[in-house]
Amino acid sequence: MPELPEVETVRRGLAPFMEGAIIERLELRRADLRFPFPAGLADTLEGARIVSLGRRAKYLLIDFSPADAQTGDDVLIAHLGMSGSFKIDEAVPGVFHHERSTASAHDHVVFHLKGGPLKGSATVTYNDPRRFGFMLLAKRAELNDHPSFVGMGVEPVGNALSPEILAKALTGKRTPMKAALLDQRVIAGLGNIYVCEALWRARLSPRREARTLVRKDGRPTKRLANLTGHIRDVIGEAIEAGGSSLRDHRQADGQLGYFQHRFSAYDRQGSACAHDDCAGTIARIVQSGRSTFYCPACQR
DNA sequence: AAGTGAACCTGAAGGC
DNA sequence: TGCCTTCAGGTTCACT
Repeated sequence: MPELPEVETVRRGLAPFMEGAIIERLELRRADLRFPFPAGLADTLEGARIVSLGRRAKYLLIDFSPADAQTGDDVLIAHLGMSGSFKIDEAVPGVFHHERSTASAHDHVVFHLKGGPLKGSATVTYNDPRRFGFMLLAKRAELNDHPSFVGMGVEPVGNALSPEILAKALTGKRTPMKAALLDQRVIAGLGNIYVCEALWRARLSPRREARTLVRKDGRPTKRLANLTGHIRDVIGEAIEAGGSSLRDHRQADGQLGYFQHRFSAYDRQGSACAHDDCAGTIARIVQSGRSTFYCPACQR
């Protein structure tokens, strides 16, 4: 499912149920996802209290303190791959609760929760048909040195992203802008949808060599500064909208995100370019094996 | 070194 | 209906 806005939506959906709760039992229904589960994962998490839910790029970070505080400061790193999702089922005592969601053959991990914000108990189930997702364990203090995060670029939300940072990352790069923005070492969290959308908004061709947006003195061009703003905007708007729901993907509480209704380029090949002053048509091309959607008339 | 393509895996959709 | 091909929001590894 997820690019950064979708993972952030998952984080916000899960946090009210998980933060402060105790993991009574961790149910692993198979031995692996993309990678084998870490040895002793269930033992480490069972009895632990979840302190907070965080996010880095497209990674969900579940921070907890085990009942045995000596071994504390563990973090569960979860990545949703292409098709991962979480769902919540809450059981409140004395309240008739129908509609416990149906089980699926692709429900691979179930967190059985109690306490904290929960009046009764809850389960949080991780479902992932393609199993490109994975879960890893790390120590909180070593998180920045973890292989998943070493060399990772800035977040596109907040103050970290600036035209100067982007200029530095793109200097000398002959790679197309599409590939450059998908590179998590440049900006961490963008994926196929939001790269297409940001380039469309900035009227920049996904085929343009990245280095052409950097001046000879290493300073960002105006167009690069403009792109920076559009990246921040499109990511912010998508988070506000609860992410994009493709192929019936849902937020953790079962609601659909709705940013997909605001796509201007992604998956819109053949339709008219939505820029007022452009008569072009959105095209689909393939770049490094993935679909790119853009308007050849106005994106230069 | 940098850039491209294949691999990982399942399901949905479209063509015939 | 069924069979086949293509494609899907990501990451990583093995090649030029």
